[in-house]
Amino acid sequence: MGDDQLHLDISEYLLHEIEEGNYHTGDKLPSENTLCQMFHTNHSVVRQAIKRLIDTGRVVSLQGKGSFVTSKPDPVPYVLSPDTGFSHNLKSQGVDHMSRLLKWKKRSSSPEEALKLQLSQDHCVYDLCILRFIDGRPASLSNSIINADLVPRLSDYLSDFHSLYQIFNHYFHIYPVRRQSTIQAIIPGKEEAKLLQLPENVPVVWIESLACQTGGAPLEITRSQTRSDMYRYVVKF
Amino acid sequence: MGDDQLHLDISEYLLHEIEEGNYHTGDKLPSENTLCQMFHTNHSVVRQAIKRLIDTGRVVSLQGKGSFVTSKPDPVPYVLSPDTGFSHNLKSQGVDHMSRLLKWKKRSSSPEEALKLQLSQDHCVYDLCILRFIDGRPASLSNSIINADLVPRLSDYLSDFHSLYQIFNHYFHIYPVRRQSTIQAIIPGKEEAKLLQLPENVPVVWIESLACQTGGAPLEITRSQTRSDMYRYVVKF
DNA sequence: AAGTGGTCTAGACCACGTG
DNA sequence: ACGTGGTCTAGACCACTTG
Repeated sequence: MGDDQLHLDISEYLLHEIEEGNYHTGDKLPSENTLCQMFHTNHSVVRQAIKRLIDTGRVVSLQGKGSFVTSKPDPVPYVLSPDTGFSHNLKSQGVDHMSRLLKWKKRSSSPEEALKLQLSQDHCVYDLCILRFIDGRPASLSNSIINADLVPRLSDYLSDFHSLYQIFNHYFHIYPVRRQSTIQAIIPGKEEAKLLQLPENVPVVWIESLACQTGGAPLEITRSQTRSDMYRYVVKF
Repeated sequence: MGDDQLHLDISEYLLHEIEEGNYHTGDKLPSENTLCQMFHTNHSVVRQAIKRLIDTGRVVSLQGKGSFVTSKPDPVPYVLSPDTGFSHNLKSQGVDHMSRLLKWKKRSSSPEEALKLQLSQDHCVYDLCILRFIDGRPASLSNSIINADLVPRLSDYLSDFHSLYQIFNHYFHIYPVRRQSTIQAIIPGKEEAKLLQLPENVPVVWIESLACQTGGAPLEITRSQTRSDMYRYVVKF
């Protein structure tokens, strides 16, 4: 087969079998012991091979049960557009979604945040961490930094949190406009991966967006990490 | 420290040291043997820890030399906009860029391609694989599927390839317009990783775009995989 | 109890870079 | 020759699921 790299041979073999249709969605792959025998090697190498399939999202391993071919992900399209909030975007598609406010604090801005929000140094901001779910499964983790002047006593409205933009609209009559988004692919940190219920080293889409008031004043920086098997970002021109 | 998971403790320790500034860009991390002694463990566990730092792009390992803290990546912004070709986007920034045509063929379209390009089944398309460089380093790998009717005898112009859009403009007077892009984060395949000179399991941004003629006729599907440490996709509204 | 995946141990051997 | 990272071997022990 290829190069040397036994573990890659094994993962390519399994990948090939999956794509040929010899293993279908939900099927159990050969057990690690079986693969050890098939390739005349040991646990570690086989695990390294399966690890790669897990990282690529093709396989999920369940302790005590086995490793299984994942269903082809059917990520929900999320349209990046100027007037896009999370709930708004999904409501129109009839997707079962939910947001949970993990924590929040009021603090003074970092230099970088002050620059992006056009604030003076050490200006007061709200800092919210929000975990969003689709069909009850965690899909996206985001961190919003909001100019506190524009949403006075925001904290009063956080107790029964459902949607950030709903609060903006309802209590402050603010309809944020997305101005810019920057997109990268990253491996989430340890804590983030846990919250997103992702195995180690599975990548996510990282987006930093700047939203402004209708008038133009910078309102909010959002940094989100999103599972690519749950969301598909779409930009239309 | 945390949870159990010794290898995560080690990678978090190193990450912490890097972020505290105890190791700067280009500094050599303790050798694997040293880390084994520091954490009273062995090669494999230490390697698993370092593997994670490599996947996150914070560290690069060089055989025979050591593992080193990478320079904070300063990815070139790439603006996703309707009138965006690769060269055009970078020329304006004075970035040293280059494209290499890896291979091409003329073939009949897949059902999915036919649908997206609004072609009849088994319509003829060009299929190009292009590797793009920034400062001489591979940054993005893309696969273009082009409606062959709109660029007759395209192959005549591929011998001295510099830029696809330059060929469109110069020989066909076509000025493609980007209509839609879909964005995900993936782990590249074995071959793709090699071409991008990425270690195993480092994620890339995957984008599928549809470009049309000025008139509106679908022209080209592009599927690209891009290193996040080289490019930063930006969408402006 | 037996089978499965998950982590770790201990060590061999190789390829590469430096002195 | 030696230290470094890279791959693989062989096995222990654990946690979990199933019969």
